[in-house]
Amino acid sequence: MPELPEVETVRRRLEPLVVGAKITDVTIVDPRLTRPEDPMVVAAELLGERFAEVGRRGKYLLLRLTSGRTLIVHLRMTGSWSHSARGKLPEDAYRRATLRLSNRIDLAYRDVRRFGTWLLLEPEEEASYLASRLGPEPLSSAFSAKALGIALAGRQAPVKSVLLDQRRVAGVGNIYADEALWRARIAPRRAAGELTPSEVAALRKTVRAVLRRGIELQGSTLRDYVTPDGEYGGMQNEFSVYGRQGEPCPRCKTPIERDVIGGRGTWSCPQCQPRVS
DNA sequence: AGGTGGACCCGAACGC
DNA sequence: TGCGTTCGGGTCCACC
Repeated sequence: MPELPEVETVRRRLEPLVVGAKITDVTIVDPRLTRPEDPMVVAAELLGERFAEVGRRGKYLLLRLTSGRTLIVHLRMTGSWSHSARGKLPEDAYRRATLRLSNRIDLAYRDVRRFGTWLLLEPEEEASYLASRLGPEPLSSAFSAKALGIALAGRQAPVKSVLLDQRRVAGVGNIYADEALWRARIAPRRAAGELTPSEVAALRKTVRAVLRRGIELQGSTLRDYVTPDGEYGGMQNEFSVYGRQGEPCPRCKTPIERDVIGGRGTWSCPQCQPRVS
């Protein structure tokens, strides 16, 4: 599932492929992709645009164009990119869009479950679109212990649910939330507002650490996620708790428990992550 | 207003 | 073997 480290990996690989290239042909075959916009209209708008840079905010991929517009791509669960020399893309029943570039690269966008979205925004629209949806970037200096403390303060919701709320912290998803909470020795169901200052500081540190490690390993591949070069991530081999129900906690050997919090599968160690502080 | 749960989507895993 | 059912996950939205 693409979370911040996966999207950052995609960004890093896509950028050198596309920057400076012009879009010479666009095919969008899934009407859902650009909803509520007509895919034909979006395709026509993209035609002739040139890529200026590839950015990222939270889990959003920002394909910035020299006109000042931005194609904001969200991969959701199963979106991915691939590329090949012109005309060499393999058959793929799940391809939803193709961009032909002036540098003779064909870019393919694949999405099995069709939850992913493409949104083409005018220059003046981008900042407010992102600002209304996203809190601080967890790997930036804005994500201080104080900032996290403010995000969690006064909230009765489970700390895990608050971590998953993109308006509080951008980019953390189900996997990295569980891993960060385990590393910080905080039970996912604890009320967010009741963490002590030292727990908040620890959580800030572990959120950053798991995301950085995820980027180093090019993300986690559980099923659909691959880099634009078709490579798998490696972070799934280092999960301490995610998906490991019944297996021994890497720290204390107590069996990992599975739980459902806010409708999400949640894995934690009942020994290392006590329900009360 | 904060919190929760369903909808969206579809392949995989599971149950019989 | 073959079928039907359940599950999951990010975000949005309706509802409490």
